[in-house]
Amino acid sequence: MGVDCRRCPLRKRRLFDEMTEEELRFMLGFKTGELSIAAGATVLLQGTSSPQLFTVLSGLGLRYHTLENGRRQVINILFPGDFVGLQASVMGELGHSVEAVTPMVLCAFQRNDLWRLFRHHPDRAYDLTWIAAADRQFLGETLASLGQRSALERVAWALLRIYQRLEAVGLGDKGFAPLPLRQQDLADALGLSLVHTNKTLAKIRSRQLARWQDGELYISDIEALAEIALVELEPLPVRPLI
Amino acid sequence: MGVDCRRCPLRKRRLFDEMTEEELRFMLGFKTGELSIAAGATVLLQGTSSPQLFTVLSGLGLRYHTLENGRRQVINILFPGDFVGLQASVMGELGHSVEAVTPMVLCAFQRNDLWRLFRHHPDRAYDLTWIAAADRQFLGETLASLGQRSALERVAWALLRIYQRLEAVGLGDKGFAPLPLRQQDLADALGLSLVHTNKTLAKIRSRQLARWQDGELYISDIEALAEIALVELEPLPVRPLI
DNA sequence: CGTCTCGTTGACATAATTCAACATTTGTGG
DNA sequence: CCACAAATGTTGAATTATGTCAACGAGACG
Repeated sequence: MGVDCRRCPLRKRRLFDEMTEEELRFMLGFKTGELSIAAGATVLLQGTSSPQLFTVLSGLGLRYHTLENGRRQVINILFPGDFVGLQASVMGELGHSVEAVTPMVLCAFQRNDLWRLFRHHPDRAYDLTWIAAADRQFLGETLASLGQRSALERVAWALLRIYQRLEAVGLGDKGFAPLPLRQQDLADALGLSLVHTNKTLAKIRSRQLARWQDGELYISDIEALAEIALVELEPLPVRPLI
Repeated sequence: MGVDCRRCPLRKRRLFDEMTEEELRFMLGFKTGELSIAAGATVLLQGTSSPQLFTVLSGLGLRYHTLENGRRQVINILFPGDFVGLQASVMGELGHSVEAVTPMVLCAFQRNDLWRLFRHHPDRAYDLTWIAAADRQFLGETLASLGQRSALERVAWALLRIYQRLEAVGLGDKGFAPLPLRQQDLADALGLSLVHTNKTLAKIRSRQLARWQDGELYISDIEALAEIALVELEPLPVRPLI
């Protein structure tokens, strides 16, 4: 049934906490399957409930909220190590959809086992809460981007954060990282029109700060980018992996 | 030391789950104090850590994120029943500040006891996670507001959600609810300028949908408001209270 | 009475959207 | 193998939503 947790390639990444032997044993039992899904396919659908929880093992996804008039807001990009579906499990109904942008592999867990986790593995439950809190923190920053940053600042911010995250899971190095999204996806994440996103990317390219072409992102001047983005340049906090 | 959990006025509100006797007993021990704070005072400061967790007992607050250039984004309004400070406790550093808009009373808990909660009260830990997930869900919707809704849609959405929440905790009735914020606060929450927020409020007022004057909000046509806001009009989900 | 803070309104500036056209690539069916 | 359609990225021009500046009124308060 796919990757054994003991051999999980993610665990070694510096983004993640070490796992104790005991935790590892528990995860082995907690993981009940693996979901491989094609690019473009929907993993979870807004308004539905799901009996499954997932951790992204590989590939990129999008979490987005759809309005009644059809417009969509990308809430965040899902990277390897991200945990998905807690809302549906805990609250019953999902407030967003999740879609694969590249082929994805996700570790699957049973919603019913979640209670077992809370009951018998308080440390893992705590980690789950940690993740939820971290997520919320990031959403707060994203909110500040949409509400207070100009288009240039927003795009700079997004490229920076995306690179940081890719790099932290071992997908990026020396400023290079694969980023197989469409400009439309980024536009929907930043609340900008496609055209304006494109022009803003062109501006960042012409200033030699970063470029993003043919699915590859290259950051050439990360300090300047961080300055435009109005963020401190510091390593991402280490987080638990579930 | 202030209100006894057994007599907590919030518990009876329809927004919240029932509590078992056993949960109640635990909460009595979990609550270690009460914080009364003046309007305008800061409860938690971005970038710091805090040994305390809080549940808002009464009053209104703002949670906001400050950018390096001083602009601020209000992340959400804190209503009675909201839980504050999980991030600081769980992650170490806080990504936002919390400020009282009116005089507030908050029930205080010890960060150290949080672990005890996870260890011995998995049901309460689960509730905590429920709250974090619900919060995230709401932030996703807020993100969609800032990213995809026009100024008119945003203001309509905000007034609607604010009223719903006030009403659900017993502060609003028949379309009326107290809302002692400044227009600037709403503007900062919606990512709009003060002037434009004001003009948009005037438009909503002239269309007889809602008005907000002298700290009182009155919704006169909630269906029309919901239509503009692009949301389904449905009751807020019942949530656990901590 | 003067000085704040807050809400209100008009005039003007500008950032971002919309519309439109075109280039490139990719896949597809004839 | 070619012709063609469907995505995606790119660019210019016109339009519009929103922001900025400025002034004023009303109330709170020392």
